[in-house]
Amino acid sequence: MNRYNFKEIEKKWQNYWEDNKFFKTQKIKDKKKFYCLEMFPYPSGKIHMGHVRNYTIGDVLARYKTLKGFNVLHPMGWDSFGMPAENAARENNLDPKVWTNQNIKTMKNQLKKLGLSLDWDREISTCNKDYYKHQQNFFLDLLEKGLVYRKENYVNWDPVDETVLANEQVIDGKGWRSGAIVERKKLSQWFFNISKFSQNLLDGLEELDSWPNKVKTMQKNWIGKSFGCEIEFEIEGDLPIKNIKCFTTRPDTLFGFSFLALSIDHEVSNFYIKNKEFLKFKEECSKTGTTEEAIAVGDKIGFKTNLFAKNPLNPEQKVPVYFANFVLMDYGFGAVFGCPAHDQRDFDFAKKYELEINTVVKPYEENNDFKVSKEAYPGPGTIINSKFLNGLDAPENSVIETIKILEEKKLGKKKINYRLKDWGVSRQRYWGCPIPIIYDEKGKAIPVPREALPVELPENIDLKVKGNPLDSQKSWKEITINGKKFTRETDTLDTFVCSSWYYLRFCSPNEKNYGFNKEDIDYWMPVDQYIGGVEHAILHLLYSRFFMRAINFENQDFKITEPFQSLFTQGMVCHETYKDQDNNWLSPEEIEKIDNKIIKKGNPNTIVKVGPSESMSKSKKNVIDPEDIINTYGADSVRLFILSDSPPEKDVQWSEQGMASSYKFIQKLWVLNMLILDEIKKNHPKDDDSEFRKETNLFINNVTNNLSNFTYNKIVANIHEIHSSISKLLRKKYSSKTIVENYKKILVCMLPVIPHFSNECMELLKEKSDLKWPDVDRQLLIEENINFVVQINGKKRGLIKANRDISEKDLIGLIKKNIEMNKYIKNQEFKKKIFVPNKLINIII
RNA sequence: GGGCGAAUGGCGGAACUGGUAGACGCGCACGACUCAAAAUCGUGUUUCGCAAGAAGUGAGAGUUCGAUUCUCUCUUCGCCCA
Repeated sequence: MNRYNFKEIEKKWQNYWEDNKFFKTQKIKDKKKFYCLEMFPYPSGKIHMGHVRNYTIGDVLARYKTLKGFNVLHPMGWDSFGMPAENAARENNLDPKVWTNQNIKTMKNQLKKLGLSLDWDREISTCNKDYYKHQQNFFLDLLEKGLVYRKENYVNWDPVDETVLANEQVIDGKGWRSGAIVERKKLSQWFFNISKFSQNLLDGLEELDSWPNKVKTMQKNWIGKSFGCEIEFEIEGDLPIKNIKCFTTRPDTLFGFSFLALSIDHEVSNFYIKNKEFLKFKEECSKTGTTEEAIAVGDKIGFKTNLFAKNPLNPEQKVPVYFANFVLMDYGFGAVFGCPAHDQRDFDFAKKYELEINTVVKPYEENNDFKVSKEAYPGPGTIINSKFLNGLDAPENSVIETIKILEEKKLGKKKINYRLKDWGVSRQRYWGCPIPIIYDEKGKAIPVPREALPVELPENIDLKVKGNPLDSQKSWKEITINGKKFTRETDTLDTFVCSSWYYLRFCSPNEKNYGFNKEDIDYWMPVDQYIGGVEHAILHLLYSRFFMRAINFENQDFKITEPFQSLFTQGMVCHETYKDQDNNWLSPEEIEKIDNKIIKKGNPNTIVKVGPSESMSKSKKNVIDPEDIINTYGADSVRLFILSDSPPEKDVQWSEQGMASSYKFIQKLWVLNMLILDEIKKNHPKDDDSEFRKETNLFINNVTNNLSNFTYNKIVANIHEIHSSISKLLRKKYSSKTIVENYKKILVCMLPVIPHFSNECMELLKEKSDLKWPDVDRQLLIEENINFVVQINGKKRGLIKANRDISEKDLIGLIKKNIEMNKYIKNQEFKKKIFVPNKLINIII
């Protein structure tokens, strides 16, 4: 018997699909659509196991929905702008475009080898001018709608490389490449006004029933709505400042007020720009970095001004005003009032500068003389030492009451604050979408006329220059229109902009005039199922949700606001890690196992330390190359394995043995297939096919349920089960009609997971055409004979077979007749009986 | 520090709405085939016990006839935010 030759057969079907444009999608208005989308990859060079998992999961769904009769859109593209291309190009003296397109070619071939049901005619690449042209157009749309603006903002500046660094490029306060201490620098940048939609984005989460709660919670926290109060503090001192505005969520602790803290970027700092000590302090602050985390972890330091702030509820009280490193200009008004007793940051600060610590909230179980001493008490309780606020429940009642009082006295007003900041989209990089803006000689920003789009990225530029390569590209940067000189905006757009509308482009990939065609959007959108890594839970998904709202803003182009109907976040692919004696990472190829000992290949005396299974990464050398694996075992085996070991939303551990066993299992299925073909030829006469039909029906039911629950790991188990039960059934010799009828259904159910294999078997069965997902026969699922669980005093004592719908009385009769079980009962009286029809009986003695 | 989630054999993991714990796979053991090995096939595999039986889902309590599932407290781990 021939072994299953995956190399030949997989190639055969992949060619068949490609030649016949088998997965080409068309808009068919009277057919129900299903838009299945996986997050498109960054073309980094080769596909990795994470891609294999992501795209296999999506492919199983897409193929299933097609078999269910949906008109399925299942596209793929490339998130092809971004820093890695620029870095790789600089290192290898290449053009980023060349590098990127090479990678795309390689990866596309690799994806094809996986046998994915993708419509490659809709392929898009974001670095292509046919794509970014529309993005520039959208930018101008948003600019017209007032959703884009320019403002000064701080960035991480590397003084050696003269470049702006992303937060993740700052490691311990130093530039990742140069090692120079990163500075804070103010630059004029473009922003998308995402915060305008804060409440709307928050409300929209309520509709997203098919999103993981985890992701919704993360977005909710990111938007960070807080309810509080805006308070105006009266200021006294030697500067012409009358008052300072603060935002606080805890106005009820105003009687615990002991200092006012300002961000170093607060407008008051303008009075100190010549003060040497202040400048020194500012420099000190810049060392702690700009992230919220760095500030929280770092030392709390302050700079005392000569100003004093009056407590609005207690005007006799005047407290010092400080600049402090832990106050962010982005939050509220860049000013907070310090209440050390009930906020740990304020407490640390007060201790350091020996400020008063006045307790104004006591825990419920404490007395009125409760005093905060070792650490702040931020918890709930009763207000004390606060005159007219005393006795209120904190924080719920006390906050509302205090705001009411402040509003009455015109000292403050209720305010809702969001943590979500506007989206800074300017990047000082070459390899991105150019921002379609030019500046006149006075520096006034002017939109590039629409007919002049796209603003194309110049080619053949020198990447080795310091700073932004576009900035030094004079021939591109400087232009003359009607004799007037202009300069181009040299910043490019954040690549998150490219990925926040690509799902729309897939609906109309060839539309020339605009990013999409409204009719296509109305038909295909929203994405019915979006699948990707949880690492994009916040930014990418939030930006996409914003983008839909932004392009729909004021014109209501389409009916829907949420781009992704359902979201599925898959887990990572992990592998054991290995290190040698000197703690150098070893790759799986560098080790071998001999006599239960793991050694370095060819060195029997070495010891290899086996570390925990961690997500595959080049730095830990625990990566497995999908292409090698596909070449060795075939796409179907890989698909089967990547789905088999863990539920898709959890991390999966790559195991060589598991992979090999999936391969062997395909061979076993092939052996069974050959056996089946033989049996069909024999065409045994057999009338009673009920058992065969029942097994098949159960399998269809299980697979269908597991498909809709995303428990794809259990589908693999189902396939193992059906393999084993069919193998046993065949000993009973069935007619060819019975075998063909049932086996055909089984093959269709296996098709989403192992498409090449199933199609090949189907063809051998001469049943290639008319593939339809089989229906479940509900009647057939009902068992006539049931194994009742018999419990005595809640303890399982055995099983007893009885007819369906047997009465409690009859069942007890059966138990009494059964010697094994009757010994537990004897002639004792029953205190109680619990009877669950068709399931169980519990007898209490 | 806060939020969310998880914990089940040697391992990955099953168990639908509270009703047979350990499906399926890996590993392991034994057997068949073989001069032998690999491959393949078969059988077994939660623990203790020869057995009858008992214990058992991170720990402890609770609700219940019955808890992996529900409630509370704790421990550990993971993720996100700080």
